[in-house]
Amino acid sequence: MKSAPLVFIIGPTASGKSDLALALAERIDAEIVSIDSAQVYQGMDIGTAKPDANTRARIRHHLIDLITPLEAYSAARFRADALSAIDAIRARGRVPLLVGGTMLYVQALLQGLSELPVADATLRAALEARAHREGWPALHAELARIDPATAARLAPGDAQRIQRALEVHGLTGRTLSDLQGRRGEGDARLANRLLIGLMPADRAQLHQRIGARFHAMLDAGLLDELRALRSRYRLGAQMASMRAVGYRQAFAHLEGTIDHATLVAQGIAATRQLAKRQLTWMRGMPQISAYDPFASGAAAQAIAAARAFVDRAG
RNA sequence: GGCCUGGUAGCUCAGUUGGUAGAGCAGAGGACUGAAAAUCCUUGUGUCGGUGGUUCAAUUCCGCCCCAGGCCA
Repeated sequence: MKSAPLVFIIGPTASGKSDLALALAERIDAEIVSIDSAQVYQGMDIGTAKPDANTRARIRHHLIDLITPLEAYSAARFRADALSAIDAIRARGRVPLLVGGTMLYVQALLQGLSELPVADATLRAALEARAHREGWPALHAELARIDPATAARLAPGDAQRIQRALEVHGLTGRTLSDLQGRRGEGDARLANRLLIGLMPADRAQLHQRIGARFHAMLDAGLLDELRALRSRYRLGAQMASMRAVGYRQAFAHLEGTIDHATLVAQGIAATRQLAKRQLTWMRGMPQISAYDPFASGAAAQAIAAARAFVDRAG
């Protein structure tokens, strides 16, 4: 018994995921589920290249504008939200089309997550304070006593993961390596899937697009958008929303930390580095159907493959 | 035209009391389980502007030339 089909389009930033997704969505009667950790923020439209109102009126989109920039989202929440969006789309007789570049979320969906406690702001703040006094290597040393296996795979400077491992232990009394031992499974609802990956062969061309797009975002009013957000919310540089590529640099510029030229240079560089990390994830993913978005005819091929896949399954 | 200061890794620069050189950034590769557009790890051979000279040896000292700034004419 084969489950209903669903299609993924994943790729690095600026690789043309959205255009391909829209073209495909109209041909297979799909609704789009965004796999994007930044598009979940309300009001952060320009810098996240969020689909505009027209586009969203044409094709229904999910998992966009879920929270304010003061809040935090998570891979686990994404997994739950995505699964329920998939159910809802299927109930309408449509095909779920999952599109985005947050590869941890893709991973969380396809491979599942272990049973772990949710983040605890109080405990995190306490660990943060300790790290401020003693340094992360000291907390890494402590982790080595509690959970040698996890400490061994983490670098002494990997603040975020050391903090998480200590948090999990503090919350449950059990080690992260113990709890992670058994990973959840990919959901049966996702079994019949096509994973389209946009992987540019020519990095220079991707870099060129990234640079052009960042300039276009500034021209479109990225700084004004952030000014408005800052007057509406008490935003801090340490918040997850303000660590997003582009917003982080724009925030620093509005704070007066960096000049405009530096904002441009660092914003573009950060975007390129993001794309690189996304590609690293993708290289390690099994069963990915790779297309070079800059090769002529690639989009048409991908669409044809997706249509054939959906027809066969349906 | 004269004087001064520079010309070293893609960029910004450090350095070698003469034994062919190193940081930051960028770039590249990798890791990745409730912050992930995050967090972290690894990775630096480049006619040391050109050309003559001194020297066992010159990127380093000397001469000339070229280039970029600045000052004076």
